[in-house]
Amino acid sequence: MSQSAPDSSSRESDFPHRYNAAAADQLEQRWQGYWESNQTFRQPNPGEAGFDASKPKFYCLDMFPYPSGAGLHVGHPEGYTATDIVCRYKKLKGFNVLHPMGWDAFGLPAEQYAIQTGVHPAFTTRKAVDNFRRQLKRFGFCYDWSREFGTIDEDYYKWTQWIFLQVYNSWFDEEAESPSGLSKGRARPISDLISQLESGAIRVGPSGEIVREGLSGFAAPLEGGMNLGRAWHELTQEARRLFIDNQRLAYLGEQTVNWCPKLGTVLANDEVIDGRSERGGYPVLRKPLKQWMFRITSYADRLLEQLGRLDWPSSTRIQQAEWIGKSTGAEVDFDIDGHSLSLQALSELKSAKADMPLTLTVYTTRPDTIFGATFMVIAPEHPLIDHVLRHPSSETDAAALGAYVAKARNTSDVDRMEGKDKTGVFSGVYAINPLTDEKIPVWVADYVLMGYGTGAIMAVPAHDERDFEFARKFNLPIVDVLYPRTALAMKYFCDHATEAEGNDSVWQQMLADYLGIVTGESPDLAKALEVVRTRRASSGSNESTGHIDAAALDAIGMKSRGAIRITWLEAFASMDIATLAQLKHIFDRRGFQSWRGEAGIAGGVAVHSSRPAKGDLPAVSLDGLSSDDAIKAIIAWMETAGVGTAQTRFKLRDWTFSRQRYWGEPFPIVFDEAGNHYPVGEKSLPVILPPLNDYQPEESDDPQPLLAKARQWTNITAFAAGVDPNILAPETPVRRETNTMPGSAGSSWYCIRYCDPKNSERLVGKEAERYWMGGIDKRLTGDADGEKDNNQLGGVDLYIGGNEHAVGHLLYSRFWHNVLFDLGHLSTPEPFQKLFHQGLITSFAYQRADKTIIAIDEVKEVADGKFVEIVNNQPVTPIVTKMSKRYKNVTNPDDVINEYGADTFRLYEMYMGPLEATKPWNTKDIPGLFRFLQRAWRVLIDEQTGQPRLAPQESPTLEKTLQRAIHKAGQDFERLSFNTAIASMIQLVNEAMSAAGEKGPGAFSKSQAERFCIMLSPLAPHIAEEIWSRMGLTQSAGCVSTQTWPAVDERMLVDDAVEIPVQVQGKIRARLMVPTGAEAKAIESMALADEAVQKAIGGKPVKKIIVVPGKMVNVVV
RNA sequence: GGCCCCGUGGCGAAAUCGGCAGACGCAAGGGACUUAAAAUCCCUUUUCCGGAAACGGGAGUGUGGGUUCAAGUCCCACCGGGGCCA
Repeated sequence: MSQSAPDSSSRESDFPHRYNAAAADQLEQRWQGYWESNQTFRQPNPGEAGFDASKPKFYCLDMFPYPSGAGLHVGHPEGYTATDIVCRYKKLKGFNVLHPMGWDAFGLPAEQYAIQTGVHPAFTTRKAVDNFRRQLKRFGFCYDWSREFGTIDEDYYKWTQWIFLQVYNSWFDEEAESPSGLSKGRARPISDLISQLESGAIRVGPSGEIVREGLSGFAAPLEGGMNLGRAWHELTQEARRLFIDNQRLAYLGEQTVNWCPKLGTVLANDEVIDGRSERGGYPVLRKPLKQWMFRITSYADRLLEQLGRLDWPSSTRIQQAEWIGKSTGAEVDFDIDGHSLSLQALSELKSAKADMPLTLTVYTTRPDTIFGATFMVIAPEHPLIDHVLRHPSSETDAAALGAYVAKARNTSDVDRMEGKDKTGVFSGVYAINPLTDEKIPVWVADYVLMGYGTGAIMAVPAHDERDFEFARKFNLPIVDVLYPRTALAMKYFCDHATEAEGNDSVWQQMLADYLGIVTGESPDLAKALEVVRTRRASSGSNESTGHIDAAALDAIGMKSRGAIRITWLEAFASMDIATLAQLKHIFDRRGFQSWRGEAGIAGGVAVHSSRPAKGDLPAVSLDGLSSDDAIKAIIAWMETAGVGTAQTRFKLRDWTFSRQRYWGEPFPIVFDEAGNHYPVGEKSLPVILPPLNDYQPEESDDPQPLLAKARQWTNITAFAAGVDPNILAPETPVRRETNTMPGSAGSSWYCIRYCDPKNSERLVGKEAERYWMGGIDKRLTGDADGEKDNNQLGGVDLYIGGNEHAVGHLLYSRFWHNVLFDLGHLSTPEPFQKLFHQGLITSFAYQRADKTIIAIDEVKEVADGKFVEIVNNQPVTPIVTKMSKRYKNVTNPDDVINEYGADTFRLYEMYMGPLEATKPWNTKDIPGLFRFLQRAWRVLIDEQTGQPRLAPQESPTLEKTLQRAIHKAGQDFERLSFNTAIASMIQLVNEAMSAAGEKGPGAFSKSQAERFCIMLSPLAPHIAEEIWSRMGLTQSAGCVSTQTWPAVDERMLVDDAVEIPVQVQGKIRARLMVPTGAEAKAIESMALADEAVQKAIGGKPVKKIIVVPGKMVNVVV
């Protein structure tokens, strides 16, 4: 940094007590030492000495950082300063404040470093943590450091493992009521399931599902002699194990991973380019791997429902809701046309089990469009294809089909979805559309995925973009079944125009008028046509007026606004349709979408969607219905006809929890030789991550996590691992799980641990957890808390962090919290009641003419605002972009603190703009805040003597400004609007400075100075402490951080009279001084008496006068 | 590609519930103090027109529409920038 502090060259000897960089540095470190040695911000828990139960609580949490080797960047302290200000403010307001900090310390960079250097990741990480801690302390943040921990601490990850075991030992009981009383379904211990199985209340269904006795749907005897599932005692040991394992909330699932044998590691999708590793270019294999999964899908509905009760940014709630992706639709069976199968295929299919009936089942969210389903598409992996390939029918091109399927199987899902050009092969098989009874072809295409839904779709090309493209490419029929209002009107006009109206010279004018009316106010189609006819009859011309005749519209009670037909005429011109007959033909063959060349997905009402009664089946017609109504109607019909049922689905997938990495929490799980898994007993936790001799991955064709290199650790006995001898004999040789948990494991529950971080008995003390999280659990609170706002789910009172965690961390935390709540370990279902995202801090850089970005040190300013590249003098333009090492526009907080002090840094970041906004770092702006602190200092401290400057008498005008500033600051702190709070304090100090002058007694009285210090202390705590102490108050009353926020006299906030503007026709013509609280009538007559107002009215009749008391007057003439 | 957010002076911004657009800071220009500089203080600073000036008048919150007595704020469309997800 080349710039020096503004007063570095001043004669320090003249002002030995000036607030400058050196003074700031010295006093800041002194106060940081004071807070630490006095434990000013240590917050005792309920039951501990010094805890004041009479105070309300405030739990404020920052998203804890990953301690990277590079240290803090300026983005970190943005959110941290915000929470610090709020916490200091809340403390002054008399709250017990929980404000902790810690480290999200497992992570890939340290592991990568270990692979390169052999240094244990723990060593690297601890060093980085020490640096982060030092940097954070230098900001003067009021964290309760006694609660600090890292996710890599053994006594922390012991409980991470414990939580895993809780989830592992649980199942989701759909029928149980949740303890919040808000929804159905909750996690329960596996032992509950076993006792219900043993008692016979639950039986095991044919495909391993839970069957409950006495529940409708299962009570009726099923066909084929199936009973109500098998009883527990009828099952073999192996079948029982299988059943239980399939019910667990943590289960082993198979996932395909990108395994690179040469690198000995699993790669993320974006690390694989064309089947080779991005790093090194080695071959990558797609291998199935057994991984631990969390059944988060069981909680999908609940996570969605409770989202609405959280005080979160709406964008984040929307993102989570979309991620959960609840959709309601229908599962529909399409019969396969037996005649299109070869005889062998048919008999093979018939003899196959019930899981391969002669139907194709599809899931659709738009069953209302089924009349437009003109073909079907199945995934290349669909089981039907095997049969067809073995026994091709006359229409099957078996060679092409086989080749296509083989190719698709070797392409990843991502590539298949991205493939722009649609590919596919006709299978030779037909299905029957159950609504139209038409034979429709079944195609195979890779844009349908087997893993998603049923692996088969009904294609509605007129109303789905991908289906449309596919139909276009392979020349399949496209049939409209949905029209927006305009298309509907066009069709109506085609059908109802008289011969004269259909005349080549008239119809476009006429239709344009018609559409204008129809789309403008959405009246009845027939009525609108009448209006057009009336209008034309009266005007008797073809002239385009641009607007629909207002009188004609008034006649039927409609407004003319927005009814512009020029737009429509232009549209027709580009349509390339000469005659109305041509247009009519398009509609008659149901080909509007096809002719438009685009799928109609915007919605509208159903058309061409009806069928008559046939046999036992009633008739059904969707024509004219909106999508919502049409969906209800068609599902009702399908259920009657037995071809489909209503279905709710979620986009949310189960959470893959295994990582093939070393630097993470080990799973408390072992496997026997048969591959069955067993939990490590709680007493043997934590399962400690063993050190390795070296961290080089081993080359192998089998996916092998790095941790498997710890052979002695991995291969042990059940006894040594701590497995319950009742489950597994102690001497049984077992192998430990060598995958580790992902980074999101530790961060999914850290907010809980802070309540009671040293607890060795439980993951958190019950009382501490309930106090800080604001428990709502009825099991704990009883009915006594019935008055509590039951819209609140409890949790952290304020959680601030970046929005990049909107769906990952924030969803996973909610899931764990809900499970632990269900199991009775926590008192709230949700972890974070209020969430806030701080904005990104960007920086300036320069762009060349070709849009490439150039580092800031390769640019010089040649004139004001003109910049050129140094090497070639080419002009470059300043732009705002992310901070990046490449552009050399990264700011290191340490440098700024050295130059101005932490107080200035804090103020600057908070003054940049709204907390949530993205805003550019501008070094030039920092001195403004430094100067503000200097003025605040100078108005209160004599720069020669260092003694306080206090006015013997209190100035009433300054008192008013002070109280208003206190009021404004308090309000602004509550709503996290720090920039405006600072502005009001600057105003106050400027006013005081003008009043005080440079010498002599100051402007503030002692009481005013005290209140000013308290008000300033959340923002700039060090300087506030220093001034406070120079007034001799620290000794007598304790430091400023422990004071009480000053009270505000409401009467000081209102003036006796206010100046309000008087508008005539919305333009300001005069200003009036009116007494506060004056009656509207009085203000009105004052306004009308005003000369300028009368002049503006100019004798015209006054229609209406709007008076907003205390704000303004508007005269309408 | 989908979703979300944001476009206000030379710059960062303010306007909290639809009611005086530009608070506050930066930068710039002018002045005071000073041998000089720094620091500090004072003044000007959205723009156009008229005026010597005081002042008066018009326009103005990305663009085009709409709702309203009144729109930076609400609605629709478009343009531009950014973020997140894929």
